[in-house]
Amino acid sequence: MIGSKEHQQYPPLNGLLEYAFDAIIAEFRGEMEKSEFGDLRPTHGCVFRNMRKRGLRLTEIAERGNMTKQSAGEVVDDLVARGYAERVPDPDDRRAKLVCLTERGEEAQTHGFFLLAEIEKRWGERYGAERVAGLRAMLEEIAAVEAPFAMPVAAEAAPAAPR
Amino acid sequence: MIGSKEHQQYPPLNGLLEYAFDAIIAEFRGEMEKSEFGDLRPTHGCVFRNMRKRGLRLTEIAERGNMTKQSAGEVVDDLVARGYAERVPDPDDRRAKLVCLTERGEEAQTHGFFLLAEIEKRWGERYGAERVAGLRAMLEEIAAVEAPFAMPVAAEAAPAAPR
DNA sequence: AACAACTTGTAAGGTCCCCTGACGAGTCCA
DNA sequence: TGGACTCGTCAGGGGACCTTACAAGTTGTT
Repeated sequence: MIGSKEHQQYPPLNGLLEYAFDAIIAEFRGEMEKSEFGDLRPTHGCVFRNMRKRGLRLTEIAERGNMTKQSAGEVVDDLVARGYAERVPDPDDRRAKLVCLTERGEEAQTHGFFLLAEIEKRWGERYGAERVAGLRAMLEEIAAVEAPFAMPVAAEAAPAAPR
Repeated sequence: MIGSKEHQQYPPLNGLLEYAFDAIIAEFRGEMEKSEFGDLRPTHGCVFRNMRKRGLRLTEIAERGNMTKQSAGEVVDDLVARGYAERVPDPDDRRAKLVCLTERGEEAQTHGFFLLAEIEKRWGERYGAERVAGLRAMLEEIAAVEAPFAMPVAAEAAPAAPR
């Protein structure tokens, strides 16, 4: 182990990813709770993160969030109850509804993306901007392969969201 | 993104970390379930991941897992019930008990570390061994700062990690 | 030696977040 | 027009955490 150049596989990669993830979320939540959007929690992110102009169908939220439609529905119910989102009928399909952000929802989204960008920037100062950019690039590549359902569709790409 | 030097902060870093994490866990669970240790779930990892020779106090498990002692206790109860772990009195403190792995527990730990190492190796083939090593190095550095409570104490470092 | 302050683990109860199964309403296709 | 499929929802359940409270044991102070 010691004095070896061999790849050291402890702690396991999943653990490292989780520690980094948890650190971001803890910081994010801490700041979010101080804001006027303190009632938003990480679960709500699946909506804000994937939102686009015309709105999202529940099925899309579920797919991109890698969860069931029922779970996605619960999240949306909650956002609607709190005034961050609303359901409007989808003109293209009378079965479907489009989940859209309210004005307050958009403000929260913008604020959330802002906070996350700040955290990433701070990490850049702490660990080296280029290295963090490299981390991001690597993760984007991995995500494109391992979680294609969640990646932006380029032109569709989103604006501003918390997680 | 293209033609821009500006840092592209969508999707947010937490999302990317989560996608990568979920991908590993999904693969890990898929393979673990096929093994004779199919009743182990990700939550149990906080024990296996941190285990050392002499055993772990519940308080340590909780600290390193970033959870309450009650939650850690629940996990340990479950592992004990399934025959992976046992509690032995701590000779140094009569209040405390040391959580130790049974023989079966050690086999499961070895197998788990092996599978995770395999996954990381496969990622190396898929994305470039050096780049994945770089990812790990960056994450280790981040974890050492952001989650010091969870990082190995050097000499104490882990056990049955394969090769 | 004795007592306050603290730590170790447990008990009880609750919350959040996600799941499975079943279903009515609407759409697509042969 | 009927069958197969998809959209969202209802009902029910469980895993993995949490908070509060406490008894047993240890440590530090006087």
